[in-house]
Amino acid sequence: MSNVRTRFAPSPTGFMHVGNLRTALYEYLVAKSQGGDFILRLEDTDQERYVEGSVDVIYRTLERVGLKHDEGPDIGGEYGPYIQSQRLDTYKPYAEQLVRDGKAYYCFCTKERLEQLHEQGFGGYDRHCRELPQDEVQKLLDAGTPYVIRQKVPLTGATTFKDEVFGEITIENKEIEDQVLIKADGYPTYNFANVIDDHLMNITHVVRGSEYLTSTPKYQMLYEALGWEQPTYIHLPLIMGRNEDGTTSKLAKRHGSTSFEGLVQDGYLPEVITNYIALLGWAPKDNQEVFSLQGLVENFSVDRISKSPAVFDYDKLNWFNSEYIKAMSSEDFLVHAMPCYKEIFGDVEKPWDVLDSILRARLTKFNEIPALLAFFKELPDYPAEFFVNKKSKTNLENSPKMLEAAIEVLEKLPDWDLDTIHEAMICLAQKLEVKNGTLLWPVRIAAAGTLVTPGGAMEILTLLGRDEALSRLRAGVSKLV
RNA sequence: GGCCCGGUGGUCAAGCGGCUAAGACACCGCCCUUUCACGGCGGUAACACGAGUUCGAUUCUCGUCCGGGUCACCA
Repeated sequence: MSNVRTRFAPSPTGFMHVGNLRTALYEYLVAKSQGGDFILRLEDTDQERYVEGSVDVIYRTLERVGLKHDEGPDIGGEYGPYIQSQRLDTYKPYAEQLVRDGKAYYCFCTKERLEQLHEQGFGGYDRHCRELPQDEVQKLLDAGTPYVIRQKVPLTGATTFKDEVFGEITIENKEIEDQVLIKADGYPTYNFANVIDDHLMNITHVVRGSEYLTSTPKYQMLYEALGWEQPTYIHLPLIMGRNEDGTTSKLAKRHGSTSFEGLVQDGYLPEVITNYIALLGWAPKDNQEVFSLQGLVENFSVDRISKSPAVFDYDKLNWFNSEYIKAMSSEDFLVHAMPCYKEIFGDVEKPWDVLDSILRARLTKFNEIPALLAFFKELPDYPAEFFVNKKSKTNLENSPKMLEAAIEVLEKLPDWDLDTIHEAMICLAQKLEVKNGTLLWPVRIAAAGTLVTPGGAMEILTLLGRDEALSRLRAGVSKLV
């Protein structure tokens, strides 16, 4: 069995779109699930669209999600260079060879003429230069007339190719236009460079989004014209976004954060993003949903890739993120939460384990922490009515009594930690012969000044520290008497 | 519009001729509970439609409808 080789071939034109990332992921999985190699190649043949820094984005993103490539611009390999702008000389000879073989031709049409065709409603190119006499071509060439090289596509017949997920697809040749292979600036077009490089780099499986499905016959023809063996095609279903009018379309910026960096910025963990997008268009045999990258490698199989498009669902992504947070080690949790803690507590040390215990279960994203803990920083101005709670059986009359009783006990506590406070409060409730809630509701309200809090009264007291806690409880009493 | 592809609950999806049509997210209810959450239990909700093939179609074929993709000297 020949070694499986896949490639991720992004263009450095900006951020890493999740659709691209998903393609990279599947390319990686196709290779690694079969012990193959995953290659990174930069397709930068469009000078105008090049964006400064986007190459770094690509490296950083791949590294961050663990898609380690076996060959690439940064680490080399036996099929380099892996940047198309550095292999410019390799493409044109192939195009010229095709011209000699009668499979391609020089086209001298100006952009203006092409635009005019377009305005006249002519779909595509009218093949004006396809049958120019040899001597005229030579004359124009000698005169230095700008030209492109176009592929000579058969006028009749049909082209069929096999895709691993979509099956056999046939397209009439008359639907295919004489595409440009070499641009006027001498650069190859994406389609052409792609074919040449995939062949030269021994790529065995071409994995890409299904938006390329209809252009695959062009590739097929190029391979045939060059006398090369076809790679295996694996087209992936598109990732869609929900539009305002209820329709869906290819996931784009207007649908929300759609770049890897954007999602990370929004608070999603890198491994959550890959886990989720792995399931957009692929499902394992069983119902497993939480996968490490290694787990995906072990379970992946091409025949379980879906044909129909998948809508990107932020609700599900949120769920994944909260699941990952819940499963995190306390060390990792602390590392992720620390920036937020600093925002609230400054450099003051707090019992981090207590914070962990009250936050972990209710976090979807770490960036929610500051808002959840805001009341620690400053006691909100709250109305006395907050003390009234039917279920806890608290009201304006018994609340101050509860607070005073709590203050009395708390003042005398030898230590100020969760266990001590917990024991003292439970004990006090028993002594007062009230249910825990009757004592703890007013305490929590006075300590936090807000109806909803992460953690209960005792955790909040603990985190507040003795002085601040007592001061807030007294303020609560004075609000009621 | 031409061409190509797709169509199981709101979303992701199992299913691959015979099932009361899984599961997850979201939503709703109950329980647990010092608030909210977590957790547990339960619930609402789907095979686009019409013909065939077949003893029998969500599964196969065709048509209709709907949705999406693609039609560059961009990738």
